Parts: sequence; C-alpha cells; structure tokens
Amino acid sequence: MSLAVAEDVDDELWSAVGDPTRRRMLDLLLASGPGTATSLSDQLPVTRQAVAKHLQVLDHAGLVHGTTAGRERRYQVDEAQLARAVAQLASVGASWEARLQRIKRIAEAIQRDREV
Amino acid sequence: MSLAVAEDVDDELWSAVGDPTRRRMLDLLLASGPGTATSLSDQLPVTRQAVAKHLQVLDHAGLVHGTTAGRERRYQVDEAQLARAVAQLASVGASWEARLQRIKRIAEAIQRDREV
DNA sequence: CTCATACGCAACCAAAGGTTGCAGGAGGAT
DNA sequence: ATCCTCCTGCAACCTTTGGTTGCGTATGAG
Repeated sequence: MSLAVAEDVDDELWSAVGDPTRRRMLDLLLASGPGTATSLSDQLPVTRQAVAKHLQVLDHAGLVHGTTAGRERRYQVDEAQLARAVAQLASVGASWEARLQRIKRIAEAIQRDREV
Repeated sequence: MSLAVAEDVDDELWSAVGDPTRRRMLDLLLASGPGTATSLSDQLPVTRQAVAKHLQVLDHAGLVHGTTAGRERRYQVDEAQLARAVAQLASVGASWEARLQRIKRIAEAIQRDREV
C-alpha cells in the first residue's frame, strides 16, 4: 500500500484558493459571470486595489484570465484550471479521510484484543 | 434553487488547513501518530519554533490537542475536527463544481440555439 | 550532581494582505 | 476640440503572519 503523502499537490493553486477573499472572488465570478476589479470590489469588504492584487495572484495561478476592453479589464474564471483545483482539494481530503479510517480500524482492533 | 454561497465555512479551520506546513504536519501526525514540536521539526524544513507556533494555531482551531508528559509535550490529531475540516473542503469544492456544471449547461444551450 | 535535551519566551526579519494617494488613458457630454 | 468622469495602474506605507536566532529554564539520564 502506497503511503505517499498527497502533497504532490500544486502549492500555488492551494495558496491561491487558500485565501478567503480570493475564494469569495471566485464565488462571485462564478455566480455573476466575468467582472472587473471595480465591480468585484464593491461586492467585497476590501478596496479595489486589494482586489486587483488578488486578481494578479489568481491570474498567475491560471485560475482566472483577464482581457482588456476599452478602459475596463474584465476577468473570467478558467473553468479547466478551477476544476483542477477542486480535484486537488478532493485529493487531500480523501487522503486524510483514508488515514482517519485506518486509525479507526486500528483502534477497533485494539478494542477487540482487549475484549478477548 | 439556493444560490447561497458556500462561505458559511469556518474561516479559522480553512486558514489552519490552508498553510502548506500545517498540512504536512497533519500528514505526519496522521502517518506516524502523536508527536512533539521537536520530532515534527526534524521531519520538516523549518525550525522547532516555527512548528511550535503552527501547533498553537492548529490547537486553537481544535485540529490537534496537546498533552504534557514529563518534559515533552506531545500533540495528536483531533479526528472529529479534522473530519469536519475535510467536510468543509468537500463542501466548497462541490459548490464550485456545481457552478461549473451550470455554466457548462448554459454554454451547451447557447450552442444548441445557434445550431437551429 | 551534572549534563544533555525539550521546552517556552522575546527580538527580529521578510513576505503577504490591506490601505491611501496620485497620475494617466478611454468615453461621453457640451 | 474640451471638459469631466470613470476605470485603471503604480508607489508608499501599515499590520499580520510564517520564519529565524538567541536565551533562560525545567526535566530526565548518567
């Protein structure tokens, strides 16, 4: 049985998604479609500049993708990359859950031994 | 259909689990059983003090639970709380995936309209 | 008793999230 | 063409957080 830790996970994706503000930005972009730093910032408790920095991070992680249109710059979610991120979350979760199961089995085995 | 954003998530749990070092620590504690700041630190690329701080964070989030034994202080994973964290990861992932699916369906509908 | 070991506390440093302030470019109104 | 507005980018600065080194202290081994 492979005990390899599931931390072959892309740390940049994780930390991109690890920030609560960025998670909410992704939520908003998914819920309302493409948006700009300004449009996002007035749905969030932070300033436009903070949002802009987060958009850079998300862009660099490939989770969003921005296009300039006139004086606006609108960003939209890269669906494939977000799907990848979701898969990695699931992977880490599954790994932990597997270990918890294993511990539980061992605990039960000890319990049985005591009852003999 | 409820469009409520899945950010009713406990931010403390998320950020506890959001840090890569803390994730590795949880991995180690799950893999090798209870451990001390020292025992963890020499399996990690950071100092004992850094590990100690992370243990405080994890403890405060309820993910681990430490007991003093002589001159050692050993920590072990709180399985129930970690299970909760895993559930929250899964919840956010599911929420995003649902939205991605919805977007995909809409895109296909538009595609069909064009083909008429 | 002495020595090694594990710990906690404090000072310090760099990076990240956040803020304010300002200069510049694109569009609409006069 | 001009003026005004709006959205953007850049720079300076503050605070929190992950990380380090250094030190004092307590506990177990010899």
